[in-house]
Amino acid sequence: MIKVAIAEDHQSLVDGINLLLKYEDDISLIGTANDGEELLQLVSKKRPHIILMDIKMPKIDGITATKNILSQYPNTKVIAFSMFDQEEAVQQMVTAGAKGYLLKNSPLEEVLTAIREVHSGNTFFDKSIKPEYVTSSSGVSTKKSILSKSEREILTLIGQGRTTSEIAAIRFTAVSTVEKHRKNMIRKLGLSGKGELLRYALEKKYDF
Amino acid sequence: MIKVAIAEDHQSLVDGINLLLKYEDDISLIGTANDGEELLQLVSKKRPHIILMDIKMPKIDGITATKNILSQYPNTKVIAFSMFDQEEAVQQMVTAGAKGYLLKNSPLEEVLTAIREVHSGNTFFDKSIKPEYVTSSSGVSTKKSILSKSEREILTLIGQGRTTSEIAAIRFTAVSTVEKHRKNMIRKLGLSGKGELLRYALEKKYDF
DNA sequence: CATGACATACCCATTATTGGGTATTTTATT
DNA sequence: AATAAAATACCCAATAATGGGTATGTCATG
Repeated sequence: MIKVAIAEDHQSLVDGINLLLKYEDDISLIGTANDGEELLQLVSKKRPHIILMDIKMPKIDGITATKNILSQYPNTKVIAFSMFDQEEAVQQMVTAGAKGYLLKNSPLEEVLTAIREVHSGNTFFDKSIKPEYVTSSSGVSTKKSILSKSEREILTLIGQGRTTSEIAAIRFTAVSTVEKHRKNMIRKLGLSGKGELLRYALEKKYDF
Repeated sequence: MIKVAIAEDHQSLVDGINLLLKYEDDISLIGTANDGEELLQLVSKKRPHIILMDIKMPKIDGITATKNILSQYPNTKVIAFSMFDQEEAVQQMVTAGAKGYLLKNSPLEEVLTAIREVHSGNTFFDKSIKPEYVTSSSGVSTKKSILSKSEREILTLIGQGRTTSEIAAIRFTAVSTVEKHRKNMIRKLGLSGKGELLRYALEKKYDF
């Protein structure tokens, strides 16, 4: 019997998956959580074999939750369940230790296949996930992003609508430094001007 | 027998609802669509009584689709099914003619209640929808937003990361005009500076 | 038809941001 | 320890945006 837990903030979807799993007799849904915090408690109480993990969740996001859980219970298998197929999202979940990645656009039956595949030691990624996104061979961080740490940090703040001076204040650095990072990013990414950088930041942000 | 159609880009959720409706014998799911265009075709072929309508969908968003459908088939009843409980989203759907509004965070059983209530001529709004959001008494536009038409248009573009000069080009107006509208919005809304205006635009945007 | 709200467009001085540099210090990686 | 990469911070001239005006034509409503 495969013990499964679901972490997903949309209760309607949880209920749908519940209806699906109810009729499978090798799979038992041992609990559900609507946010990351609930999930951590659920896991330590019920020790599921498999966790279906949404990325965007209140309180603790799916990536952080995955890291936490796997550091305590390394045998747990996490399957990401997300609406985003962006490279960053896939990569970060895989780096965090996820063994599979499902998309909400795909048919629900895929959940069954994924649970069984992952439980038997394999991985399972939705067909529309480009294989090159899954670089990190389950655990070790491999691919370095084009952007540096500070640059990514600033990009995130840009995506939140912060101005250069606000960012400088938040990071306790000079305005000129933030400007420098902006300019470097614009060059690195082949963009032209703040408009494109902002749109890039907004796209990349698969808001947790 | 209540004929129901679903428009929702997350197939997994559609499948879940399907599992739920399968066992209700007064309700029959006559078709599903993953985007607004599919939905329009589906409606003209199958003439559902009730449509469960996601707001955020590819090609044609739920608000536009609702308006289109109701102008052709005024007896159709639309129930919004969204992850957003923001005032604007509710208001626009109600103005477009929706008879109910469900949230994806709520239990799936609510879908059954909503379908039956709306089919019998009532309205159905999720408990967490503040009643004051549902001003427009099903059809007539009541509440005037603080912002004018051009201002809302420009705010949307700002939320997409467009710069003032890009917006001027898109709207075929002078840069100074767009600047004027920006300044007026900043004043009207009691904001200070472009950063706050951008964040306001990003918040308001429950991205279709 | 007058009034008010809106959209359009400009003026001005000030500030923010760009795009091009250079330079110094920290932090990895060899 | 040597090198490379990243982060810090500044210079400059040019452009974009702000915050404060004024002005004109349109459109709707009373």
